[in-house]
Amino acid sequence: MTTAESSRTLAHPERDRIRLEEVLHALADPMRLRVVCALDAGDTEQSCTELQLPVTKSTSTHHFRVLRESGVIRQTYRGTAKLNALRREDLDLLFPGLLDSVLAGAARQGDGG
Amino acid sequence: MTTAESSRTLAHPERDRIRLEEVLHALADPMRLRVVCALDAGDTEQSCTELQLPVTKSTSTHHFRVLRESGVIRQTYRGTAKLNALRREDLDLLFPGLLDSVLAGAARQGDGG
DNA sequence: GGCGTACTACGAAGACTATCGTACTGGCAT
DNA sequence: ATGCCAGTACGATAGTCTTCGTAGTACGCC
Repeated sequence: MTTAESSRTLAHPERDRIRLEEVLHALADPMRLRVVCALDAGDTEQSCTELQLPVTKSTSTHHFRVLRESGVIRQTYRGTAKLNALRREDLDLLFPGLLDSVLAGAARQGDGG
Repeated sequence: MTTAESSRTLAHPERDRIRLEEVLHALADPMRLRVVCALDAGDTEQSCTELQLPVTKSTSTHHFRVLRESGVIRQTYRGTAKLNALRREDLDLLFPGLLDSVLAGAARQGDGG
């Protein structure tokens, strides 16, 4: 059966309010960079547990929150799960080439996961 | 008279040892982002005082050190002054497009100084 | 040599960060 | 209803970061 989207909503910054410094800070953490790479590599939205971070659940929650509040990812509830997606369109519009160069650099370094 | 380069040397990371996370972290600070923008805008190498940061000298030293140790800038002594230059060639080779997108994003936001 | 300038070193205060554990909530399935 | 699963909230802790002030070093100039 198709699980409907929950009524719970999460605060996301508008595109205009996404700040470069916050995006860079969000991407500067190895754990979060890993998440971003995984989200880019996967073809569909991925839940938090699906990403298999080597930290506890609460730490995981913290990192996803930082990514969401900085405008890097968009999170939506579906049932008990929370799906994560890169805000690629917004980021590409605001900072053309940034995400691609970061992803390429991470892959080059072997941060892909 | 032409002031010769000092014998004092400063530790810079080799190109291969420049880490993406450290570069992103270095660029994520507003003060350092401002320095990077100013270095990009100026046509010649600029000394620390020339950049007129709104912080004390010791804080300024700290930020320049972070930028140097992360591989973002190259510093050379000349007399009592220390000249700063972007390591554009190294960065462009390692992370193509990263510096340009960050500089463009900063200019867009008005972080130029 | 003596002075001024440019930057550094060191220590300290305050804020922030990453991480964890425990207790909790919301939703699905039985 | 009961239980389970995914994620949250809160508090604690240990580490890092930004900032400052003061004292010190290196260099050029008089």
